[in-house]
Amino acid sequence: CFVIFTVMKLTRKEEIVVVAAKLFKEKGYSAVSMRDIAQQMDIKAASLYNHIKGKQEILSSLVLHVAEKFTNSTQTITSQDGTALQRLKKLIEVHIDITVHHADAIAALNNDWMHLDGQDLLDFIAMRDQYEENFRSIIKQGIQEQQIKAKEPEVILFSILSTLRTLYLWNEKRGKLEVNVLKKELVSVLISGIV
Amino acid sequence: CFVIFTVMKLTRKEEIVVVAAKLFKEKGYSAVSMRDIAQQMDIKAASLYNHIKGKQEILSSLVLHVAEKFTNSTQTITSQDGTALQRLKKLIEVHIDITVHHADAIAALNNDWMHLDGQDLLDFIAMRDQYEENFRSIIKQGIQEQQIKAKEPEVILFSILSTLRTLYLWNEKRGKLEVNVLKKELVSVLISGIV
DNA sequence: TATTGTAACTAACAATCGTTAGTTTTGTAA
DNA sequence: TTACAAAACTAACGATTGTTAGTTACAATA
Repeated sequence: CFVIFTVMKLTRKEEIVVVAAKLFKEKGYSAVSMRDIAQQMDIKAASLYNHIKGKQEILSSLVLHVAEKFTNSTQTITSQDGTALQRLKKLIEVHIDITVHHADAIAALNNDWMHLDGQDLLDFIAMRDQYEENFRSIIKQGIQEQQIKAKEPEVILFSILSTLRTLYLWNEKRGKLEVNVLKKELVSVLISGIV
Repeated sequence: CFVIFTVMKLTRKEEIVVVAAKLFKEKGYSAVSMRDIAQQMDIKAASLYNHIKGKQEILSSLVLHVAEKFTNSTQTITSQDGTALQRLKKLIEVHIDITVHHADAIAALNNDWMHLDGQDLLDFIAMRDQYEENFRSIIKQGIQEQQIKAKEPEVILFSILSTLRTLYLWNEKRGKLEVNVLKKELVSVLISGIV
């Protein structure tokens, strides 16, 4: 992304999705009406339909797009060289990167995915499962290589994923803490513990 | 609670809250209608109002009750004797205990607290802040006592709280894993890390 | 200038929302 | 058996929901 250097010209549809994401993050998908979204864009609700098919399309654009990012990243890293521990660290760092750049979309991914319907819902669940399975296999491999303690793999998986998935909430408070510092500290805490 | 030994006789209101909690967990507060709750209890929506004032009361009963539990527990432990690290471990264990026994209510506490209104919302935020502050002070104390690494305290706080707050989701999958084993493993992972 | 496509608008639709009023059923105590 | 209270019911209310139809304002192009 060249976001830093050039302010991207968003299509009207993308504008709607961005605005909706912010509202979804605050109140959840179900509590945000099309009129809420329209008001935030200074237009009437009916006008939204010149650009999108419906409310569901906003949600699926939002969620599936970032879900693909996660799944593709983990897929790439999982099939790379290096020790399991190195790949686990890389996985965490990439997750932080994506989160910092898509905080609002991740809120919807975490909290509103169940309101997807039909094929979108099935696609999401498939991606989510694959994502988790990639994480799980790296952890198990790390245990086998004796780089990771022989704890219950599911507990390790759960602990790391929970932290990463909730990161979008803390990203606001992050404030002064720079991304690279956050990466370093968080990797250290998750891998080496706090004592 | 004597739940294990005697099946508590719930009031009709408590039944409603329990049923609603399960639905809120699946779809979120806003997406669950009074008619949904009624149907799940095999009565009509209007009949609910013989026992509760309205939908808001269900939410606040659910959320404030368990929020008090958390805040009281952390308050008690924070003001106990022992090293900071011992109290931190105790804090984690108590959190796990509450979560295992109130998984559905915690879902609402995590995801639907913003739909509280008026004084209920203010009360919740006050309890939440106090809860976090108790956690924070123990961590800072641990760093001062040099039992905890001198990492960014907010990162440590965030990492532990994220894991504990999301535990309600994994409690289902926990399956065979016994509570005491979970406690031991999770404390170990959160405190000592995984390498 | 005439045409065309984009994107806004007004007005309204059927469905569903939380909730209320008034009535009937049901179980228990006198 | 009668009396009463608890808890269910039917019916409906005004408000809000996502969405559609038809129309208008405006800018770029031919």
